[in-house]
Amino acid sequence: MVSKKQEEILNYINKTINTKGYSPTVREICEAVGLKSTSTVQYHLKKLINLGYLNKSDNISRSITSRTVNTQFGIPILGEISAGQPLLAEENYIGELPYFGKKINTELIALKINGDSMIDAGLYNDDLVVIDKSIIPSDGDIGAFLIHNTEATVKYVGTIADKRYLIPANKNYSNIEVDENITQIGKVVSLFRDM
Amino acid sequence: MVSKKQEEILNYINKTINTKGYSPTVREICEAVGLKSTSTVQYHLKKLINLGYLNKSDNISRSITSRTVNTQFGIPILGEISAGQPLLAEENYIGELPYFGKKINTELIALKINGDSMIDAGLYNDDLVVIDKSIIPSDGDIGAFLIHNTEATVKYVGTIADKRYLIPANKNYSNIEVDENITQIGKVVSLFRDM
DNA sequence: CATTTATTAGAACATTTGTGCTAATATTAT
DNA sequence: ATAATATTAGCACAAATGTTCTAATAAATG
Repeated sequence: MVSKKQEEILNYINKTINTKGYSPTVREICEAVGLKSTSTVQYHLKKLINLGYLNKSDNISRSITSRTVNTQFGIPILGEISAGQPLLAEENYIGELPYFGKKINTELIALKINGDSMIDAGLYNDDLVVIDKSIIPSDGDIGAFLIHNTEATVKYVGTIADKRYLIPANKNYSNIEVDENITQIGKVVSLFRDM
Repeated sequence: MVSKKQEEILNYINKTINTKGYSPTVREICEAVGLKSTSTVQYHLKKLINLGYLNKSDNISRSITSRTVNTQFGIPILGEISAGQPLLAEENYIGELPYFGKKINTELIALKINGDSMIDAGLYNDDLVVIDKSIIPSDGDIGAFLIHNTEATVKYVGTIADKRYLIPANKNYSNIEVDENITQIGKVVSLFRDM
């Protein structure tokens, strides 16, 4: 799908944005990847944009932005989940976690840990956990779940006697059997704590 | 030091970089902040650059980068501290933590937690803690210290009977009295964990 | 082999954009 | 008030830059 030349162009754009802080011009790309015509670069740029790797504003210099380089973006932080609302509805949204990484192929949301049910796993009250919705948590992973479509919770996932459970990391809490009231959100991939 | 107009310009630049992903042109700034001459903007830009708020490449369009907007930069991750070497020497450097925030007035380094001496504070083995060298940890804070100039450690700071101690968050470890062998690095300001 | 499709080049054009210079007008300090 | 400093405007120029059109060449396909 992406030709050798296009990959080269992509890499050069990413490198430039990373090191200089702004995107290269068509002519700079031209020279960097060994092409002799700006229109050839335009040709490749158009392709890369269509494939979703790049963005660009018309007639605006150095306006290429990359979705494959580590870039800043905000992960929506969800607070109280409102019943019936889709997860990312306004009602649930309490802020944005400034994040830094690749954008393509990830569906990230953040939840603020509420309570101490996972304290023995080092997840503290008010910690922010980042959840990748595109990863299904396996046994032993920490996953995020929606209970009765109204309450989000973060727990270990495990199988006991052929049944799946949400397992807290705190002896004061009990395992929760996974049934039709529990919807899976995704896997907890990282943790952020401000002190 | 920074005039009203300059602050307005700074904010507009930051906003533009954040929302569009690239910096505005002199003329765009001109219009946005209600000035009628591009040279006036140049005048203010020069000041903001001299004050360290902005960077810019000569004769290159949209090349303004901001040091006051949340931007990407790498925090050096220090591993084993080599005796005698300055903290940030090559020898100690094991990588970079991609970070996202304001650059001005911060001196950040990252340490990888080694061991479980702070486990009851939720700092786990292999967690990365970010340390702000410009903040002196107070009692109750978690600070980073250098012991005998060769080993970095992260502990609570506390005063017991008028003496200062480094206090682990794990009953299997003992307090360490602060003496001339212990150098202060800074305050632990945030924590990252990848799962 | 004939026919698409992908890639490249060249050149010309219209804007966009940074810069420099001069002068006018506020604002502040002496 | 007078002088120094800060801020603004206007204009013109040169360079940087995105775009478009046509045509040539290479690669892939049936």
